[in-house]
Amino acid sequence: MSVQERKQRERAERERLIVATARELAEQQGWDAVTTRRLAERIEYSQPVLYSHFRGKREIIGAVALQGATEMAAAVRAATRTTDDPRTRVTALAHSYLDFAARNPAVYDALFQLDGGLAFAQEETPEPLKDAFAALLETLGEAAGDGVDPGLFTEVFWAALHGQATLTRARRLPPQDTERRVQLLVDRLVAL
Amino acid sequence: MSVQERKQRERAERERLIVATARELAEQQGWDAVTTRRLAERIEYSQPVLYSHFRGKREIIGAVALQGATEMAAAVRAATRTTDDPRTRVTALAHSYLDFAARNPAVYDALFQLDGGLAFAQEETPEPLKDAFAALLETLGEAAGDGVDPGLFTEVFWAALHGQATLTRARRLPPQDTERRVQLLVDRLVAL
DNA sequence: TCGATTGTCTAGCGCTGCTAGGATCGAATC
DNA sequence: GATTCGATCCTAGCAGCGCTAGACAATCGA
Repeated sequence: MSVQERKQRERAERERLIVATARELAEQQGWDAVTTRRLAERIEYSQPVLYSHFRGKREIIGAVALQGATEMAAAVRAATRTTDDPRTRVTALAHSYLDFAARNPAVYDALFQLDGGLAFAQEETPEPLKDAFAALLETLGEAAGDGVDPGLFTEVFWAALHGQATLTRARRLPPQDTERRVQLLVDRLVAL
Repeated sequence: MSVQERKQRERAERERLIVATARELAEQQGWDAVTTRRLAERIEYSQPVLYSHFRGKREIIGAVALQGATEMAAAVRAATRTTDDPRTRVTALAHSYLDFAARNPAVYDALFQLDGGLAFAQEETPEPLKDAFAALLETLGEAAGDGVDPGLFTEVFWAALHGQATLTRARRLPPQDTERRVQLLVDRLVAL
């Protein structure tokens, strides 16, 4: 049995290597540079090996997205744990979210821009994605105000952050006013 | 002279045809389906002809984006012209914006997701893009409230709409609650 | 009518994601 | 210890991509 186990371990290890390498390459040179050939070369295996782990490039993107969702949830929770005041917590959440998006653009794209073949906002949505939304909900739900569905409020706030994150990175918004934009957003959206 | 003029006319006409065909194809089957080969076939010219009008695919996307910006500005202005009440105007703007994004997904992508080689939020930004932002500013500026920079407020509101538009279309947000989300956004963001 | 210019096409380059089929290697069996 | 057999991996190749060089034909000015 131990031989099979070793093989399984090695296989799992190689899969981690593929995902980590894809992510690294994407962060360094963008997702366009993540071709199956380059990826195969970097992990020092031939191209078809990738297809024994993933159905295709799309699934590799999806794997990076799941990894990113877990990290983002952790980042948001860590940032909001430092205080009890709802407004301060929301501000911290907003900053940590935009910070994550800015620091991990490729991962952020895998999560919310690219097609990773993942289901969102559904029953069959993978756990890490659900949990990332839950992390937002934990803090934003408190700020919804009376008579407003916490889930709906979270969606609105999240979308507002997402818009700022993507438009800033796509150079559609000037980057220097981020702080003021976040402040305005929090001031207005958080229930008094 | 009239021969040259005719040729110029025909050339301009063909350029319009290229842009219109690219847009049509993108709306029908997505931008991935807009390949230079397919596009050339549809306009009944060979592939290199495209490159005598545009530097490459990117510039074609940019041309579609500019066309879209003009239309979007017109749509927003038309929607906000019907009333004088600031809050009602903002609601109308939000709906017309999201409606445009939903009805012209490929054009919206060309504008705000894809790389069309256009400059944004800069001096050399093409006029249609500046004017589209101006159209938003005309209505949203009124709702900024005292002491808040109208431009900044417009950016925040626009980003919030953009987030909802893209996340909804990327199936990250459930589509059915759009109306409630818009209402919540307007209620909170518009200065009292 | 002739040479130059302009316009268009065919053919091809290097790249992409993906896969079929053969070689190799290691584990299990005799 | 030799042999079979299955898993594993690679080479080679497909169709399609954006883009371009060079040949060719049509049109223009002299």
